[in-house]
Amino acid sequence: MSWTPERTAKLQEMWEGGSTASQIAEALGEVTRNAVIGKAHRLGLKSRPSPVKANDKKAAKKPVAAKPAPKKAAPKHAPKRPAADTSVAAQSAPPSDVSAAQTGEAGSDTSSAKSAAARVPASGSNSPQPMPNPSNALPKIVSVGPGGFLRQGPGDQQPPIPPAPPRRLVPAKPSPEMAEKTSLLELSDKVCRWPMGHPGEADFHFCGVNVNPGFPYCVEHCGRAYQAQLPRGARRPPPPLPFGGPRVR
DNA sequence: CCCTGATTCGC
DNA sequence: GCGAATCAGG
Repeated sequence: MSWTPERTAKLQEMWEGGSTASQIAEALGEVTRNAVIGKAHRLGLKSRPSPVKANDKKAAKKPVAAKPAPKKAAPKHAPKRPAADTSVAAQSAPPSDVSAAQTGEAGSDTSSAKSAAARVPASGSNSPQPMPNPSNALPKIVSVGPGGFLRQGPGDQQPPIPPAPPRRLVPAKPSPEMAEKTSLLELSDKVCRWPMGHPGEADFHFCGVNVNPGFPYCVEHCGRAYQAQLPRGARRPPPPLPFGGPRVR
């Protein structure tokens, strides 16, 4: 696997977000921790609370790199790597699985609001957003779900990829605009668990609207989660992705 | 031991 | 440019 722009971007994002090289490597898949670190350095993004660098005397530290004295003069690269672990990265999970995917970490407080600063405040989680629905010529199949939600046909939804992609959650960064967003810890059986945004991002949160009784989502998102099935042959191809894939806001 | 990032250097 | 091997601190 090579470093595509997408993978590089994700690496950089996660690196700056405080994820460890191991986490990034696992998230990206098919790369080792070393590869991630190496790439990060080549990208110029280095340095970050590093355990090995806690020792800091301003500039006195003589970099170990200065080992012209070949203490081990012949570290000939011996390709001896079993490379045992071939763990395939997690696949896209249903929204309800988001909680499971992010119980992992809650430690470092790296308040980096710089990247998030330029973001446009997400639209209110409630209030029916007037999504431009391309009234298609195809017969629209709509049925009414148990809670009164309208089942959507395949390809009828706005973002083709609503459920959160596999990502690691970075500690929520407290910010004014996050005050009213429903965080993971605020989830309950009473509120909609539909993820808004992507885990790990500054403004990631959950819908939080009252649920459609008996469902994990509100009525609106039930319509997204439970879709009507088009008859065979009448299937529409999925709507084209904007660009770059799963990143719709 | 485990983990981490940093660095080197053959490819 | 890539990444395994290695180093070094926590």
